[in-house]
Amino acid sequence: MKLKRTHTTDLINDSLLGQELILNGWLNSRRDLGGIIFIDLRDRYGLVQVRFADDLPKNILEKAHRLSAEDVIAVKGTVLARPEAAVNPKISSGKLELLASDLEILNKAKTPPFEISRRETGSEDLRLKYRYLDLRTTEMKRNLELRSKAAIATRNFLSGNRFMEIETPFLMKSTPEGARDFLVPSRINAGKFYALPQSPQTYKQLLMVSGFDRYFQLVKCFRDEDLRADRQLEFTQIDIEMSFVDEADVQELSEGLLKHIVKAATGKAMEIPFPKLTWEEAMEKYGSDKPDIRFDLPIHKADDFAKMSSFGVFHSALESGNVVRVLKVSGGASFSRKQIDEYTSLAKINGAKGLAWLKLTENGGEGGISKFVNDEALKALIHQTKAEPGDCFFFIADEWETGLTALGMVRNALGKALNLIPEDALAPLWVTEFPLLEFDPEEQRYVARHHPFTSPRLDELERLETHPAEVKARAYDLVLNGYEIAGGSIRIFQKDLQQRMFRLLNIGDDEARAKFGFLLDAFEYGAPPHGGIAFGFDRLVMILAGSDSIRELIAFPKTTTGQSPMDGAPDTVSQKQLDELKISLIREKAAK
RNA sequence: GGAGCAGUAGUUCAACUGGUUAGAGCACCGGCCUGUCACGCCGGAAGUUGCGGGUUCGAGUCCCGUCUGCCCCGCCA
Repeated sequence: MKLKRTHTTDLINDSLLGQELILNGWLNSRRDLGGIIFIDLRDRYGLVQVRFADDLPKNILEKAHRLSAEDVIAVKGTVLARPEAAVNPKISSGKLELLASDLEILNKAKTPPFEISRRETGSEDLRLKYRYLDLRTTEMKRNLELRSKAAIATRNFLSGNRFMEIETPFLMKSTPEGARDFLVPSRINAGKFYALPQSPQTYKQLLMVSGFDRYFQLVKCFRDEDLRADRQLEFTQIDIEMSFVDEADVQELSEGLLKHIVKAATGKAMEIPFPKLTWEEAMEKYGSDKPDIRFDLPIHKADDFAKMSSFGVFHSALESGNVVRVLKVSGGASFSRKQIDEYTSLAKINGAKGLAWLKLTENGGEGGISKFVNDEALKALIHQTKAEPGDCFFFIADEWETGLTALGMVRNALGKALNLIPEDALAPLWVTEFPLLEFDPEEQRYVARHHPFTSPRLDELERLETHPAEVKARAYDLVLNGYEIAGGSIRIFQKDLQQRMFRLLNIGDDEARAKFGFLLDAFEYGAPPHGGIAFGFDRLVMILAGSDSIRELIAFPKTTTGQSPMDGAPDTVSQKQLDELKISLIREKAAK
């Protein structure tokens, strides 16, 4: 190329007036008026309008006429002020333009399948197939820039707080518990497999044993589970571990980190410390272990009300030890039957047996279960929830966690539908005192709610075997706008306690030794007390970008079936590759 | 594993209750145009209605299967 760039578009400003310079970039758009041609040249940094006047040499004008979208070009020209009437306030260089003196077409482009300057002209499906074009859009550039800023802010903050960034292996041993592993066959050790890490959990604990008392890593994690708008097969964590700390230390550090990232990436200020709720409080008040506290709309206890009513469902629920809870929806009396049905079905999808309702009018209760509710009961409910005519009530009568979870989902849907969520708000909170264990009815055993290395609360240690379901963990989640963006815990660092934990999880001593022997051994050589946290980095930047899909913050994401429409992954491999790995495929057809 | 929605021109969408030659915007191609910036005006080309099967005189439309995309439940220590 003979016209090598001297400037990027963001540098074009008044100080360059009259100066001749060269820009390289893509043809964003062309407006050919016949005797005069305008083009917008785009590079990573922005747009600049270039004008081709009719006194240019013929060969240059012909080239300019021939330009089409996304051609890669080099333009030499002089920076001029635009006439007053021709100023474009929509772009930052809108008061200026480049009067072209030379043009080089570095590479012609085919017509793109969608317009780069108007991203909505392509569906997500199409944009993923041509992701390298999608990444040219302002939206994706902005998202990846925000992500980059957040990553750099993370490193700056943690490095400034004496954390060391240490890499851990991607090829590791498959371990039980948790998500399904991605397996990688070992050629050199035929028949054996590595697993990709679900997180560097054990490695970072071993680094604590090694004495690296403040470790972090921006690290890819892999989980072979079904995808969602906020979940990918591979995702990035800010993984942090610290020695000689308790919960407060990790939380304080995390608050500082989040505040720093938010400031660097968005310019917004965050107030610290963040509010805290115990898991039980969060469930009771918001029906979620990751409540969205950007809006009010609390859940109320309605057991007493249920007793006063004559609604059979409520009474039988209470008799079998279940609970009755209610949401008061301001203005909800205007809901149509169809709308109410939709909330009912939402509650059912999320496990509730149903959703009882009742509208409050000037004349008292109406519709739904109103005929089972006497004046006295209604009055008490109105008093308790500060309800007014025009409101409506949604009730669940169910097992505590199931019912509250379902009502929490209804609450979230209402928050959205009623526009209760302030835009641009950032509402963080800590959720603490999670139960250590959770009974898995499928496997008929307890599983760790967080992970098996999480320390139980020390004042409950003696109840570990006798009342395992009631013991709380030294775990904490950081929630932002209804998303879990980080989770961590103070870890077990003593061999005995770790072995007790494995036994509780029905992992036999032999299995524990086979799977986690290296960790148990390490604990015998002077393991310091330690704890940490891991941030879901993609999810965090998704929230900061105001997006509701994690794919918007990942350069090359997978679709919900785990495929990459661009490169066609996953794909079959050659027989030769399989032979080398000593792998033979089972034919699926016979199954059906 | 389950539920819902969608798949029609390069693209974004339309096409009534099954009925004429499947339409429109944008993009594209050709022409005109000296201050446009979603430039404008005139003209043109453009279709395996995701794929396979079925019902019917007749299927984009109905039925069955299948694939893909999105959203959700399960799952995600």
